[in-house]
Amino acid sequence: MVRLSTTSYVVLGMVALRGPSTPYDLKRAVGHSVGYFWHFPHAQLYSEPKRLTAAGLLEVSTEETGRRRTTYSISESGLAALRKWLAEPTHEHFQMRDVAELKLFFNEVDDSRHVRELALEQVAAHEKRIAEYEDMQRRFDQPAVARRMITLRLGLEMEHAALRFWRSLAEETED
Amino acid sequence: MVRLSTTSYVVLGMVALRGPSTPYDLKRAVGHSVGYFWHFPHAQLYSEPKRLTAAGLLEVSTEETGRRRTTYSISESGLAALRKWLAEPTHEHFQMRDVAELKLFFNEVDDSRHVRELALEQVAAHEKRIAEYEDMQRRFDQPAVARRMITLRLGLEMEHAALRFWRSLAEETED
DNA sequence: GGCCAACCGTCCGAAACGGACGGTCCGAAG
DNA sequence: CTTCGGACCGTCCGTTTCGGACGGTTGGCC
Repeated sequence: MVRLSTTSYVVLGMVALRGPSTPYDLKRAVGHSVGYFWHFPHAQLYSEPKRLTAAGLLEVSTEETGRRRTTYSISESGLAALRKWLAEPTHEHFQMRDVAELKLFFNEVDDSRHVRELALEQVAAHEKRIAEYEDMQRRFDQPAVARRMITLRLGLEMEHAALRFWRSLAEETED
Repeated sequence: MVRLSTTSYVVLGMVALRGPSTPYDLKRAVGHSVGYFWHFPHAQLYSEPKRLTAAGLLEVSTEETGRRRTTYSISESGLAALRKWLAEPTHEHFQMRDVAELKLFFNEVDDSRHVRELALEQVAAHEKRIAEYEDMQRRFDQPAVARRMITLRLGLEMEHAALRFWRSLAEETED
């Protein structure tokens, strides 16, 4: 049995949600959904399905004509593996990767003026992201996708938390 | 000139903050500071300083006796590089990596009972993390490290946001 | 002197990363 | 009818990251 990484489950999950998909489909779908909270280089959306197919978790079908795209669909055992993972307890705490936070942490080394600039940039960035999220919420206000929109609420909470923080930092560093 | 990654700046910044350090020192220091918001495999704390030394950004000195540990300190040009980075605008948005969020996103595939379990686990995890952070705040309530404690406030904000979300989700999925 | 726990460092295979590259299809403009 | 550009689609490859296994050292305590 192959070792399944989180990467694998993202692919599995995506195919399960969307139905049969080509890597390119997945790429776009990831881009405006799961990609917001789990970074995913596109090249893996071509290689990972191959591994999963070899493991019997995905099934492949190739177009007869034209571009001969390959479409993947989830197999019984793929669905089973996915569900097993979903049911398992989750031990890992989330990981952040925030360059701004890093720079803030090392701020002692430098002029505090830059902290203010950093804070202002971050305020702008998070406001922008919040606007995007709210726009998505509006556009997908349909019962069909309601369940997968829950995640957006978490995203929004996080964004607002960050925004609050950087805003207050910007205020505190006012001259 | 070598290409500097964020990894490089973490090492540079750490040495700048702590003064001369061995990789092992860095490992422990990272473990209870920057490691909370930027994951860092220890092996890199041995290899990266080597690269940085080759680039002239760190300086090395080796113990004469006993274990012959190597201690790195930051050079003038290292400090300059670090400050340059700190002053640069930050374009990237933070990245999250949250398995729980992924599972939530794919929840449609599965029984909603598992969503509740997930939420409860997450509530516990975030409460624990918050307690850790608050403990750190209490222990390091000294002017000497005040500036680098700011980051904790952001961490706490994020944790509380997540906690709020998972708590409300747990309530909503109550039977 | 022996033993254990913390200390310290290396190595290596497997993923992940990301960006350059190259081809294909289709509609619109000339 | 031809050309052209933009979206579409996929591969490749060198570099970094990852993480965990492994192994040696040191000092204090029994």
